[in-house]
Formats: sequence, C-alpha cells, structure tokens
Amino acid sequence: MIELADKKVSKAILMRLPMYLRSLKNHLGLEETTISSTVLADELDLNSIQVRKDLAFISTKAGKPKMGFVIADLIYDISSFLGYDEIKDAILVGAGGLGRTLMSYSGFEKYGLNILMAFDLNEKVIGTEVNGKKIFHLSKMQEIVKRLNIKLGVITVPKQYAQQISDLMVASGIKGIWNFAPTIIKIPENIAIKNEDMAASLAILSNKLTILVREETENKNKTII
Amino acid sequence: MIELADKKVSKAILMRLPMYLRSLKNHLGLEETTISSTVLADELDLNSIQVRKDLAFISTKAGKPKMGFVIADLIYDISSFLGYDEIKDAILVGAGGLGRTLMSYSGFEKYGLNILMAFDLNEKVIGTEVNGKKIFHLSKMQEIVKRLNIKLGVITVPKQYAQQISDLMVASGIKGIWNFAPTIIKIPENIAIKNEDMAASLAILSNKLTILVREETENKNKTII
DNA sequence: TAGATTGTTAATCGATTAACAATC
DNA sequence: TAGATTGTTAATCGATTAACAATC
Repeated sequence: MIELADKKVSKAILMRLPMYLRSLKNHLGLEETTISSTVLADELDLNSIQVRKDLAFISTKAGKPKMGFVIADLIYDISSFLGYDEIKDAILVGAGGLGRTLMSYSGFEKYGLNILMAFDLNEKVIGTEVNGKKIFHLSKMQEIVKRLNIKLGVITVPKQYAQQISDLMVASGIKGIWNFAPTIIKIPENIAIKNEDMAASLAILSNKLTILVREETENKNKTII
Repeated sequence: MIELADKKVSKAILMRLPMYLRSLKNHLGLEETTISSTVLADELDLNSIQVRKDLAFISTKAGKPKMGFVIADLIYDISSFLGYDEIKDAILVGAGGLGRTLMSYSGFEKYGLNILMAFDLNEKVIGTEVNGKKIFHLSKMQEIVKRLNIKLGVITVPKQYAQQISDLMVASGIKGIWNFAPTIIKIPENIAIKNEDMAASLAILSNKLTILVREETENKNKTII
C-alpha cells in the first residue's frame, strides 16, 4: 500500500521556501548548476543546518557531500511542492486602487496564480479592463465562478464589505481566500484563508525601528557621560 | 536605579497585537467598556491563556477577575507599545502601481505611518501628486530625507532596482525600510527591514488550499469505495 | 458567598541549533 | 587520500498550553 506521507508542513518552512526559490533562480541565471547549503544560508540569513533540513523535507533528490544540491532539481521540487507549477485561476473582488494594482501585476503567474477577471459594484469601472482582465458587476460573480469552477478569490474591498464578499465567495464554491481587507473574516472550517496583514507588518517594522533608535540614543549618551 | 526592562518581544506577539487592536476597537465602537480574554480569543481564533499572556506583556493595568480588561486601556497600551501614537514620517520610492496605491491609502496614519512624498525616475509622474503627495525626481531624495530627518523608507520599485534604492536610502540616513520588491536586499546591521513577501503569503495559501482539496477528494473517494 | 476570570508556575510541544558520523 | 559538505540524532531554545491558586 502506498503511504501518502501526508507531511504536515510548518508555516515557518512555507515562508522560507519562496526565499530559496528566488535565490536558486538567481544562481541558475548565473550559469551555476549546484549550490551548497552554506551559500544559500548566508545569502538568506539562515542557519545552514536549517536549510539542509528544509531541503531534505521537500526535495526528491538528496544533496551530495562536497558538491551540494543540483539547483535545477531544487527549483523543480520547491515549485511543485508549493503548487506553483499548476496555475490556479482566481477572481478578484474590489477593483479599486489595490485591486487594480494586483490585476496589473503579472508576476503572480510565476507563483501559480492567475487572476482571470474582477468584480465590482462601481458602474464607472464595470465593463472596463485592467491588464487585459475584464471587470464585471458583482451580481455576475456567483454564476461565473461556479461555471468556471474557480477555487481562489482575492478580496480587495473596503473592510466593511469584506465579510459579505467572503460569504458570497464561499457560497459560490471558492475554497481559498486571499484577503487584503484589514479586518478579520469569519469562514467555515473547510475554507483556506490568508490575511495579508499590513498592520502586522508595520507593527514588526515599527518595533525594530524603535529598538534601533533607542539603542543608538543610549550609545550616544554613554559616550557623552 | 530605573530598570528599563528592555523586554524582547517575539515576532509572534507583534503579529497578534494589531489583531487585538482591531477587535478591541470594534468592541469599543459597540459601546462596550470591558472584555474578557476568552471573548477576544474566540474572536481571533487564539487560546485565551495566550491572550492573557500577551496582554500581561504589553499592558500597564492588570485585568480584573470576573470583569476582564478595560478596552480603552488596552487600546491605549497596545497603540503606544507599537508606536502607533507617534506618527513617523516616511518617503516612498517607486510611484508605479503599487507605490501609488500605498500613497492613496490613508489608513496608514492609524498605524503611525505618514508617507510624506514619493520619488521616481519617470518624467511622466515627476511633478504630479497622488493623494496630495508630491512625486519628486529621485536625485532630490537624499537631500530632502536628510533635511527632514526622515527615518522610514518604502520601496516599491521593480526588483532589479531595489538594492540600489535601499543603499541610497541607508546613505541618506533612513533607519527602517519597508520593502515591497520581491527580492532580498542586503542592509547593514543597524537598519531595520521588513519584507512584504507576497510570494510567501501565496505559498501558505496555496498549501492550505492543496491540503483542503486533497482531503475533500479523499473523502469523496471513501464514500464511493 | 459562589462563580467567573484573572495571572503564574509547570508541562508540553515544536522548531532551531549543535554535534558528528557518513561520503563524495 | 583529505577535506568539504551532506544527513541524522541529540540538545537546546522558545513559544504555546495546561493546571491551579488568587481574587474581584
């Protein structure tokens, strides 16, 4: 019997994998064919043991002592592990500033995300296109999503509408939601959600900055005293 | 002698604090004055013990048995802990789609971030304004940043320019960088950086979605077999 | 008072790092 | 061969959760 080895991945690893991918692609571009865990670790400010553990976790081929890892193999393994190789169609709701920015960004395809079209309520934008992607009236969403069997939805509406839109998406059969509205959305158990939380990012940066500035002030005082 | 209790905050806590803040503001808006750790925990899908630990860590006033925490106090404590109460001026480099979106978003002030102006190389946008914020030629940046003693920089340029812009920012005296370019930037020790890594977010969502869909398929097969 | 809810100490869990033998 | 670099087992570290006494 085949053991599907339903490995549970930690969030920490999932966040590092795209970092590896970037580095690896850089090195491949530089005509290199292999790479050691130390080089990767140094570049990404990680521990080399951690890098080896992570790579062992996702890769199908082991690294070789003295030689390291085959870059192309790693790229392939990480990409498929992350599902970047199978393009997932998505719809976006809220064709305002952020929504339009995401629509015009062509880089998501690299990560397996393809925003097909958008929905909005604003008559001014309905019927127009952004980056070749049509904007429809929100009332059309459910039918289209069902018909095309779309599984991913991006929410870029003002926060007061986020919950409604999310409910509508779920009702339409969407299974994964990428939420950019700065609010918490309630979803059923069997739906995946990722909140893009800029406030949290800012909190972290703000804290780092505060500590830095404080340290510098203290050091200055020391020399004076 | 005063012990400054230089508490080292974990990233995990820093990411939760903005979540608390949101919830608390909601409840305050609902005319409530106190809240228990269980209510907060349920709302945010956290453990109530964890909530109490977090709150104990940042708050100046203890909660009271049976009554819970005073919402207004918590809001004040979290805000000041995160530095949201002291507005930090920032500049932005790269007035393209994403840059302009960030410039037009007025919500950052709530988090203590005020984007004063932007810089770019594109003659078409130089001299124009977005949301009342002027766009200058990049060559003006260093002087302005120094003169106004600005400590925060936002990078929204294409990835191939990100490193140069970062170097320029550091040379101008900027201490904290919020990087939206999908690339790794090398910075000196004494500079704070936060990478807004959409690829990592997508990786996490993509993985959740894959697991979900796989489970559903397996369950369906079970019933058939 | 009785019960809800706090804060703290101890236990658990998971992730990171260290040590080291295996090997190309 | 000698040395660099791997993968693995064990140790450490930190964060989360459990247990429970304190108290409003």
